[in-house]
Amino acid sequence: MMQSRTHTCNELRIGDAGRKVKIVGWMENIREVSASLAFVVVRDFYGITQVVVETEEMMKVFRDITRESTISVEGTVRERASKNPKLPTGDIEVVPEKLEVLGRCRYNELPFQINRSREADETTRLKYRYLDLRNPEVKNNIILRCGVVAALRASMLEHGFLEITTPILTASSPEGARDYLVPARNHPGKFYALPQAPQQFKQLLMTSGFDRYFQIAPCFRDEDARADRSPGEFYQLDMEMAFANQEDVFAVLEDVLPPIFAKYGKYNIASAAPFRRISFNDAMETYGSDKPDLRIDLTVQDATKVLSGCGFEPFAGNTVKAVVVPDFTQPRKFIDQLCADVEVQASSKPYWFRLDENGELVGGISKFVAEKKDAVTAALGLKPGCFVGLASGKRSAAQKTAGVLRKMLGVSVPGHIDTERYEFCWIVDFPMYEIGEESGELEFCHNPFSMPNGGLEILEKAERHEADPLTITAYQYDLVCNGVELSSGAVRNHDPEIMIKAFELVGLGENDVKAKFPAMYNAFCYGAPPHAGIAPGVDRMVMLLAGEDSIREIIPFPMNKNAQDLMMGAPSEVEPQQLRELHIAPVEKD
RNA sequence: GGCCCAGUAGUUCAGUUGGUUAGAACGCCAGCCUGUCACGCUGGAGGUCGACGGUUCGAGCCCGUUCUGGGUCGCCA
Repeated sequence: MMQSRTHTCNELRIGDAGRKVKIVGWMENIREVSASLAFVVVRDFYGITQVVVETEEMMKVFRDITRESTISVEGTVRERASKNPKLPTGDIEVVPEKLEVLGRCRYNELPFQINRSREADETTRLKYRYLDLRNPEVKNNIILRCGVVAALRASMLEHGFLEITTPILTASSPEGARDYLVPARNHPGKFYALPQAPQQFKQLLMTSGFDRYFQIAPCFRDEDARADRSPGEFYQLDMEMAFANQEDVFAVLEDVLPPIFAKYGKYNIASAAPFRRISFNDAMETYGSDKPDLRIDLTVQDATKVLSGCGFEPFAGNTVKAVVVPDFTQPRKFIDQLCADVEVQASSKPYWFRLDENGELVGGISKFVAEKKDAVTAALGLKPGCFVGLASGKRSAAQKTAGVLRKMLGVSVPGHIDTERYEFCWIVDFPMYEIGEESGELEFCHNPFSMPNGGLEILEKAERHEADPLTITAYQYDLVCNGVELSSGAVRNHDPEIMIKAFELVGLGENDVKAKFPAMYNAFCYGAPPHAGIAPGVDRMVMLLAGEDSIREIIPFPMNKNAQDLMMGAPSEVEPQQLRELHIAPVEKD
C-alpha cells in the first residue's frame, strides 16, 4: 500500500514526469472541456496541482464529487500539452488511475466562493471561518503571523531574553480596563481575573533576579472593539529588563524590529535605528496626535495669536490650529466631504479658507480673515493656491481636531503620503499628571508606576509648590509606526519611597499603594533593581506587515465587533448546574 | 451608551420621480464543447427586498419603530 501521499500539491515538476504519485487535497474546481476531457484542480496547504480526466468512466466518477470535497488521486505524472507558466506545477499534470473521496462536501453551494471569500460579508466569513481560511489569500496572513512570531522569539532569545510564562488565572487589578472574571468554585463570591497584561508578574520577575524576560503574552481586556483593536483578547511581545533605562529598551527594539519588518513586511522600506523621538507635547503640537503618521508630510501650525479678535465667533477665547496644504486643487465638494468626515471623527467642526491662484482669500471663513490677511499669510507662510484647514477649541481639542484634519488631508490629497514604507517613532516624555476632566483634581495621566523624570526630588518640589506637577514628565514611551500605536512602555518606579510620594501628590498614600498592588509593593521593599520594559502588540505588528486595515484579517479565529465568536457560538449560556457550582444565580429573563 | 453608514437571489451588487412580471455578474442545475487553467457557449432554477407599523389607489423606494452588521466617539492605567 502506498503512503497517504507521495507529494504535496506544490511539489511536482517536469522532472517528475513518468512517476507514480499520490496527491491529496480539496477538489477546488473541475473544468469540463468535453464529454471525455476535463481538468480537475486539487488544492492543499502548499499549492495546486492539475489532474486531467480523459476517459468517460473517470469523468463520471469526478462529476459526482462536489467541489471542496477532499480527495486522494493516485496516478502518473505527465508533461502537459499546454503549460501554464503562472503555476509552479504548471508544466505537469497527473493522469489519475485511482480516486478516493476522503471527506465529502455535502453542499454543492457554499456560503461564499472560496477564492473570493474576502469579498463576502464579514459575519458570514467569521461564521464559516474554516472555509474562509481555505482561501490562500486569507490563509497567507496566518502563515505570515507564524513567521513574524517565530522571528520575534528567535531575535529576543538571541538578545539574551528568557521566555517565561505567567499565570492566566490571576487576581483582578483595580485600575485600567475592565477585567474578564472567572468565578472561583471553591471560594464562593470570589473571582479570578484574566490578566490585562503580565505587567505585575514581569516586574516581580525582575525583583526575583531574572535579568531579561519576554513572552508572547495573551492579554484580556473587556473593552469595545475598533478596526485595529480586537475585543476580548490579543497578544503582546511583552518584555522587561533589569538594571535598565529607557535607552536600553529603545536599543533592543531598534535592533529587533527593523530586520523583521524588512523581511516580513509588505513594504521593504523601514526607518533605520535610531528611531525619531518626539516628546508628547511636540507630537500634539506638530501632528495633533500622540500617534503621528510620519509618512504624511503635513504639519499643524498654531494660529491662535494671528487670528485672535478676527470676529469669527468659534475662535473667540479658543486655541486655533491650522493645517496648510500648498498647491491645493480639489473641488468644493471635496472640501465639504472632508469637513464632514473630520467632524465625525473629531466630534468638532473644522473650518477653512483658501488663497486662490491670484493670492485672493476665498471660500469658507475667508471674510473673517480678510482684515488680517497679511499677518496670516506671513505667520502661516501662505502662498497662492494654499488651502488652510482650521480647528478651534480648548488647546487639546483644537490639537486633536487639527490632527484628524492633517491625517485626512494627507491621505486624500494626492502627493502627501508615501504609503509604501514603515515610519517608526518614539513618543517620549508623557506628562505624569493631569487635571481630571470630571474631578477637576490632579490625577495620574497614565501608568502611576512609571518613574517620574527627576525622581523623588521633583515630586518633593511639587509638594512644596516649588514645581508645577503638570510639568512633571514620566519615563514613559510609546512606539508608533505609520500612525498605529504599537506599544506602550516605561521605566518602572521600583522605589517604594518615590511610589508613595507620587501617590501622595494625588491625595493617596502608602495604604493605597499597598492595597492596590500588594505583591509588587511588598516585593519592592526587599531590594528591587531599576527596570524598564515595553510590550509591542503582536496583532497590530502583523496587521502593519500584512498591509491589512482590519485586525481580524490576521487573527486565525477572530471575534466580531461585539466580542462574539460566531463560529463557536461564544459567549453561550451554560447549564444551571454549572452556575450553582460557581455560586452564581441564573439571570432572570424578561 | 452616543453618532454615521449598510441590510434586495447562495455571494457581491444595481434598482431612475413611488407605478405592469424586482435585474446583472459570479455561483448552482441541465445540455453542448478534445488542452482548459477566472475555460467557453446555450438554457434553467433560485427573492417574505432584515422585521414590524404607517402614509398612499399603489412602497424595494417615503415616514416611524426595531433588529443585525461595520466604522467611530466614550472606553482601552
